[in-house]
Amino acid sequence: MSSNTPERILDAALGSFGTRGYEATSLDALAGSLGLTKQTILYWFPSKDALLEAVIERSAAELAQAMQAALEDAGSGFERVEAVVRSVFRLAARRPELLGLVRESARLGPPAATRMTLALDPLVRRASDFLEAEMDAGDMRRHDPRLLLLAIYSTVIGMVTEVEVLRAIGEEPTARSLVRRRSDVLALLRSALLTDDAAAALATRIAASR
Amino acid sequence: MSSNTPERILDAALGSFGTRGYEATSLDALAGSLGLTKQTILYWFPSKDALLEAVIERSAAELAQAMQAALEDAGSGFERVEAVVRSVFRLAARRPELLGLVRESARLGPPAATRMTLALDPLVRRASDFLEAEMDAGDMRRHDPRLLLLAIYSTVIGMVTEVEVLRAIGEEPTARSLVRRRSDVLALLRSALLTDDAAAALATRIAASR
DNA sequence: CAAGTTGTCTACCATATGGTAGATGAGCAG
DNA sequence: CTGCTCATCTACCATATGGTAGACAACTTG
Repeated sequence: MSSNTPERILDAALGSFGTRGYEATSLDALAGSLGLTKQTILYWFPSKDALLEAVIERSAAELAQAMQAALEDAGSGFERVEAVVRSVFRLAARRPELLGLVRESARLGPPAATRMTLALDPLVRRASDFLEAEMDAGDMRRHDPRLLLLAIYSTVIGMVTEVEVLRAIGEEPTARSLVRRRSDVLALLRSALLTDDAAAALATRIAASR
Repeated sequence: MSSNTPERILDAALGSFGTRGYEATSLDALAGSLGLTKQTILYWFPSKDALLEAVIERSAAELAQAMQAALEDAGSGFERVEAVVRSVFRLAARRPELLGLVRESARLGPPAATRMTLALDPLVRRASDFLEAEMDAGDMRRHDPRLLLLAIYSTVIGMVTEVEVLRAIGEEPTARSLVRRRSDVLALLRSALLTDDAAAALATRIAASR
């Protein structure tokens, strides 16, 4: 735990922005939760907007790094999709605020959204290229790779952050449920993405590795 | 156009809540856009919360009715999924605020979320039962029907409301793009949901109907 | 020790917000 | 005409909010 003040402020702001939302977070409340006064926050970050900006910057970097790390020792083909999805679900368990902030940034629109998307753009390009290559190789069903990416993004982020919808379908947002949601998403993506040939190949590869 | 005041207020509130968000909408601004004063709004709706409540209630009813209507003359099996998805995309084109409000309600949490989900609960149950029956009949791949529903919800709502993410992947949110997104989602859902047998059967059925 | 520098606080301020109280005028009933 | 209801408005109010100005104490540095 960093006892460094600006870092603590960023942590608390991430938590509140990512769960309660930006507008619903007041500097006074934020400072109160840290045992500080609002003016100390404004000493480190010149305005509320600037604070949001800093939170987004730091969070995007952490996100990008987490995904990058997950891809380091991932296999090839669908296993790479699986690695990314698993890392997102790991984040959902350990740092839910981070994914909450992604949604919140998208909701707030520019300039917050622009900042977040700019920081994640390398990942997006990489993912899009990867999907396209897989399709060219005939391992994945053909789709517009960018729209496919949006669909995957929506599904995964939704499965992970839509707490109220979860409740609406009668599923409590527990850790156990999260694991179930993960395997369900993976199964779904597998059948959605893979061509029949590639699916069969994946199955035999998994069977062999036991 | 209803020149009836409370109705006009509900319309404007739906528009602003569904696009800008609840907190970001002030009664003064809302009234201004209607050529009224805030006090007139508070005459018809005792508080801002009550206004949100009324907006949700009316919108949920309209949503439910639209889906219901789409299902009236829908076929069976996957064609029913298709009918629902098409009706959602039609709403996205004609009444985007409505879908924005669904997201916003989920984001706001109880009691707004509860109100929305309660109103849509019959549809949820019906959809869940339908999916389960299809699985039992061997026409759809086996999944937890409720989680599957959440996945479909997330994907479709995301494809339709995530304007900023759309921009991030380099796709402008035009009407033409919406049509492409719709066919992409449908193709994706078809391969994700249908068993190979059912997919083949659907293909021949479509070919025959030409 | 003297002179900054740094981090935090107290004291304000202007503005915006949701909400209340009461005046005003149009239309309708007797 | 009189009195009443309905719809809207003007005038406020209390509170919360983001932000500014400046005091003050603890460190650092010459």
